[in-house]
Amino acid sequence: MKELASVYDPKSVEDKWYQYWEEHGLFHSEPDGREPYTVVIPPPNVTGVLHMGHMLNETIQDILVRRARMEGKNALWVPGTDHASIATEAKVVKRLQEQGVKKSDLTRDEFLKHAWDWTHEYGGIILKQLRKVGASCDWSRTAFTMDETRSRSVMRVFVDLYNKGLIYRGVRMVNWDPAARTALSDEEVVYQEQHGKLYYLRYKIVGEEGYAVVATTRPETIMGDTAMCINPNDPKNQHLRGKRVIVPLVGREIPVIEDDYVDIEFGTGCLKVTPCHDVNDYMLGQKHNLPAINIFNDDGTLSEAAGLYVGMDRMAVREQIEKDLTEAGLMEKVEPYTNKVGLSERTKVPIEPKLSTQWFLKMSELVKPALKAVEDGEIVFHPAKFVNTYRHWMTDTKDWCISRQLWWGHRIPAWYLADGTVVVAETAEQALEQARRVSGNAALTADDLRQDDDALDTWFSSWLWPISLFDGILNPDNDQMKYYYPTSDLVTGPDIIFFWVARMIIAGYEYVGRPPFRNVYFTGIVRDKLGRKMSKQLGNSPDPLELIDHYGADGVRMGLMLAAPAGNDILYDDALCEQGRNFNNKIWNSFRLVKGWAVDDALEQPVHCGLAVKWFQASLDKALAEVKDLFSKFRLNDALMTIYRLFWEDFSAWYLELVKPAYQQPIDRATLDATIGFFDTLLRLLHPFMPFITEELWQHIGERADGESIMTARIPAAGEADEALLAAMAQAKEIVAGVRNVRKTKNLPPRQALTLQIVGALDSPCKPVIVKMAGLEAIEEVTEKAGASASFMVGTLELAVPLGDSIDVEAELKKLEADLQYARGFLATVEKKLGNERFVANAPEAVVAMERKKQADALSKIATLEQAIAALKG
RNA sequence: GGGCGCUUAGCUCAGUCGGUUUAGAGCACAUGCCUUACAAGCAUGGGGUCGGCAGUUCGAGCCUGCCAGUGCCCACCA
Repeated sequence: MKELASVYDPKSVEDKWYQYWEEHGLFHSEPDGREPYTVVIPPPNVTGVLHMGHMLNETIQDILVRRARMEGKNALWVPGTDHASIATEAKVVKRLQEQGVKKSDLTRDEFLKHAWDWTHEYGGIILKQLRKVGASCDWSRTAFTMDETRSRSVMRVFVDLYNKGLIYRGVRMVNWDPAARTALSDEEVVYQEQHGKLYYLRYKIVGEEGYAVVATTRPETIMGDTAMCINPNDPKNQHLRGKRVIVPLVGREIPVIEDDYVDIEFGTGCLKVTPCHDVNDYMLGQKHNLPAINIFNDDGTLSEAAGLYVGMDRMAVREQIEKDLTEAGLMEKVEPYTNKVGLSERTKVPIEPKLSTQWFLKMSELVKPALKAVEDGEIVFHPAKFVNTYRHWMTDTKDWCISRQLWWGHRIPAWYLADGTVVVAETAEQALEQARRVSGNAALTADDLRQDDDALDTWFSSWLWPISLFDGILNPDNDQMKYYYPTSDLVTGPDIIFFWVARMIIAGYEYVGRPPFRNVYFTGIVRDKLGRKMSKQLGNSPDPLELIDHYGADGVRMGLMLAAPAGNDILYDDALCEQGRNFNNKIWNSFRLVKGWAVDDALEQPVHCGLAVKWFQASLDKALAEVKDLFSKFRLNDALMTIYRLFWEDFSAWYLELVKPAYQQPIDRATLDATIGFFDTLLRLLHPFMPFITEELWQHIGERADGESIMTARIPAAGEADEALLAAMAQAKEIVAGVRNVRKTKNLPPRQALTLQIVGALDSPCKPVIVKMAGLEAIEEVTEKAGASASFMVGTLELAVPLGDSIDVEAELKKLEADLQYARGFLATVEKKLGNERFVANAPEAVVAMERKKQADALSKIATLEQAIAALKG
């Protein structure tokens, strides 16, 4: 094999191996006798492009899926995309606008054609990008929330819930997005603190001098006022009881009503009531039978009903009316005021409460089994703190507004007859049939039915995702469903815990009677290193594909994972990817080293090599067990760090350095075989995190058949680790570090062979390790060390490196005295404990014995140090 | 306004049932090394009293209370 470059080049291998995996069908899964392991992707928006959040999320899913596969499970990761009703429609509208086309100029079908074109044009992009990340999705199963199976599933569920009386149509105050011109669910409204003004407006009291003053943040709504409200218990406003007042500028007379809803302390205690444009005012209007005047058009401009400012935007009206009121002397004062304004999650414009006819899903009963499942631990959240958030939302769930005044999405399967009769059915044909039956008019034709214009909330299809992906709505008992459902783990962000996670759980219990998944792993948000959320405006959001280009997919995956405990936000810094890239390079070079060894079958295995092999096997066994445990707890970053240190410290810095033959010398067969075996296992452990480099090297270290892959190799089970050997080696490492420290502080050349004196005896199998790694000529066990030497302690053991005349007595004394001081301080803390009668009486025996051992060790250490100091001085 | 979480080294985080050191890791830092796998490297080293106060206990980073700071979720105060 030709000389390998000293730097790993990800570009030369990544695409090659991804293609290999795909061509050999290694991502594909079909039900069989093995234990299933299933993950469904949180479907990204069909028109989306990969961002750092995806990068993190998909990496985690891939790690879980690859690990499960290598544990011998039948692992399946189902990919797909979401039609993202409102987001996609907004994009299409915007693009059409750029081409000079208004949505309102198009028919529904014309608009949908544009939307589908857009979907086909951009729909595959993010799925292609996932391949660059290394995602091991079963692409043959790629689904779309608006493909046929998923659409029919949505229709089936809608009709079913309607027939159960859980879906109803009604007039309610809803959140209206004037930019998208659609209703939104409560979850799609985000509240944001905004610095605004509080306006004090004068309402002339009818029949007397003077004004009643109302404080409001929305003076532009006065045209919709139909009452003023005071609290009947408000002493300062008693004089207004039973009066009528005149709406400023408008000149209309309205009554003063009384309700204890009004907060006496706020503003003047007078509230203007605008039943059409505020939820509370709507409630008051209902209660007191007030007329309602809707002064807004759907796009947030003032309607004819307003009478004034007709056609102007609500925000412009607010500015204008402030001026007009002031000029008319009807503005008492204006104060700066900070309040929370509800914004559309999608378009970011302020929500307008609006009375309208919408479709709703009753939640109160559906929620119950879903809440119980999480509380009882049938579904486990990682980290557990999100159970609280979940419980809170699930215990007071309002009905879900599921209709949207959009075209891109699942059209609501409700049809209306001219007389207002509603029929709900899965298809137009069934609707017609039903309409004939209901009306008793067999002559009805499709033209007599008008389908509801609205589309369903996007989440009304994604809440079925784990079921509908396996066709479990339409064919509940099919083989795929039986095998893959419930899925194993869901990986998603906590920001969609209500939008999606909670609703999937609800659907799981309602439609399958079982949970949709067993574990939910909540990722954190990727932020920049200053802790700011990544955003296009700040320009602090790197493009994952550029990072992959720069550091390699494995490097970026590793960098993100190092910093990402479940549920913690991650502060992204390029340095993380650098660390990942450097680790790739380390692995690469370790491979180059081993690959370069020539074997000599006639060679006996040297003692230190046999020892090294046994010791590393013990380290590996320990790490295998630890990693397994960490995976079971979803502590992936800790698992990665464990493997990282195993590879870099134990394997590269100690094991390889130990067994490495001298320059151009051959290695014995036993050690070489063991080393390659270790390398193989290490690659398997690393593969879920770094799929590309591990495949590349794994293919090199053995003869592989075509189609064979590390992907389907097994991660070995941990054997019993030899703890005694691990302890002996830990001590040996400390001794070696001590000698190296002497070399460094005494400026001794690295190659100068030294003698190490051990005062007393060292009972350890690792002496050959010490000799080799510390660069020793010999180890001597002596009763008294040579006078001129640099000494140090490991535990209670005193060691010394004789240095002849070059010893700096002053410096040596200083060091020994520092050690002595530390030992005495330590002894003091131990003796304080042991001197405490109650400690000796109450603490468990083992703890007391431990303290006594510490005491004895400290005393022995102090004695040794004192002698050493005396000897130096003497 | 209500609820939940967090605060341990310069940074990001571990720290299990309160009991093995005077608290660990990675990164960063300092110093010395171009030592034939790797300078994207090797070796060595410095660095925190665990947000503050009080309490429980033989013993507290860990349990309790109060305070401070910080983050998130929920909520109709105009």
